[in-house]
Amino acid sequence: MPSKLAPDFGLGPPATGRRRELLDAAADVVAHGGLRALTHRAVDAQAGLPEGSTSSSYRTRLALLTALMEHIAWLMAHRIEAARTRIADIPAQEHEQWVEEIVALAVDLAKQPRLVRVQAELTLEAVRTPELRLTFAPWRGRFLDLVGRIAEAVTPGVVEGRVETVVAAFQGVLTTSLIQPDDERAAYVERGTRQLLALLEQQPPQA
Amino acid sequence: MPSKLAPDFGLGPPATGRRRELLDAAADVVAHGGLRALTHRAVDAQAGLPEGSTSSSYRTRLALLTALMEHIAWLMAHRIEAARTRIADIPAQEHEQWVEEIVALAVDLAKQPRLVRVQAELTLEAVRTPELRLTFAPWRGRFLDLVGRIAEAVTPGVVEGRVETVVAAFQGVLTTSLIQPDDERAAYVERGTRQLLALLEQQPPQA
DNA sequence: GAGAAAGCACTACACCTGTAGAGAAAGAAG
DNA sequence: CTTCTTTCTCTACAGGTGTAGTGCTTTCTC
Repeated sequence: MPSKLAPDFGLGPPATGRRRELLDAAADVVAHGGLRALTHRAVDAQAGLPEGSTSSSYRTRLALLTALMEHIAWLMAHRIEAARTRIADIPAQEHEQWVEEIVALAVDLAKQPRLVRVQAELTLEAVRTPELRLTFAPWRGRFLDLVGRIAEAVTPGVVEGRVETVVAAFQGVLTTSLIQPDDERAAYVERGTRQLLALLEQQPPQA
Repeated sequence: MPSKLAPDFGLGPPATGRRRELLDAAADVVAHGGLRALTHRAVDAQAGLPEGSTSSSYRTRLALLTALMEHIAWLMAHRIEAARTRIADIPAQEHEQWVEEIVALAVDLAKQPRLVRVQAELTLEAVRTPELRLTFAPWRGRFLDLVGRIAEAVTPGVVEGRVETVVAAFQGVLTTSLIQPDDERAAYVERGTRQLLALLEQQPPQA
């Protein structure tokens, strides 16, 4: 029983203790220097642990990479799940409030550029590393589901790919927000998110 | 006079000859293995040239990186500029056709996943490397301008950040398209692009 | 054709990286 | 306390990597 509060995101239990320490350090390393800088020894140094510590817990680089992705996915899934829970308590008629929840989630994420950076970096890496894609799939699924539920309430009816587009677009807004000045990032993301959510109000073209 | 056909994108002249060869190889390397794989010797090997060739033209890694970004920016700017030219010939009333041009541009890009990948990778790198950001700025400016012009024609009036959101979102759709199967990518991007362009039809909220 | 300039191929070298293994330390089980 | 097991630390090593230097070609310029 690794943690009593942690719900199961289809991701396995979160890392604890020494491993958690290492993965947090690894995230810092990536946020700072990109995936290129992610080496066993760099993580050791960032964590302030003796050389070999990372190599000992995660023998190969792929193992480290996979664990890091799980860690990040878990951190994000945690936030998404919280939003889902809050939304579940709001009756369907008041879907304006649902939108506010999504916006709050977006702004929350925008305030964690470190997380966003690492996530973007790992997502790109996942394009070519199937093991990583498997790890991100459940997280992505949750997010799609969350947005999909809201879409259905706001404008019932199937618009092909509507939800996928909004989620992909949201990724783009989050990533682009990284090049905004620190003090404008949250506002930038909030504005973008509101505009994107308007897409959910689109009626099915002709049906 | 490096090239008689190349317009000036504020990016300097495109690479030719040996350098062009090297940069094309570098793009392949990055598309294949990510920025992590971008080393002088990997480019030599990909280009089928003797070791030292890349190191000779681009002494430091940053030099290589900057040149690659210019190269990619040039390739993309080329396409964007072509679309801008075509759009300039269409009268403003027929802005449905403008939209079609943008969609065609998007689909064209989607069919070059190699280019998209490298661009995404470099964009992320640019977040932390100011030299690179300078190179991408003009390209991004052109794109913003292109979309902005269309926005103005479709729905006059200022909607704060409307164009930035669409461009950022488009980036997201393009990047996400990389994890789509090859034969669905173009359709995915086309659908997403059409949906995003609908954002340009939004009226200013209350004005 | 002689000389200069530029580009090119090759080599050298200090440092970094991934991975493995061997022993020390710490804790659990008997 | 003894033994077993797990985790941690440290070291080793076979490559890979960034960068600089050094002559060799080729290509202009006069």
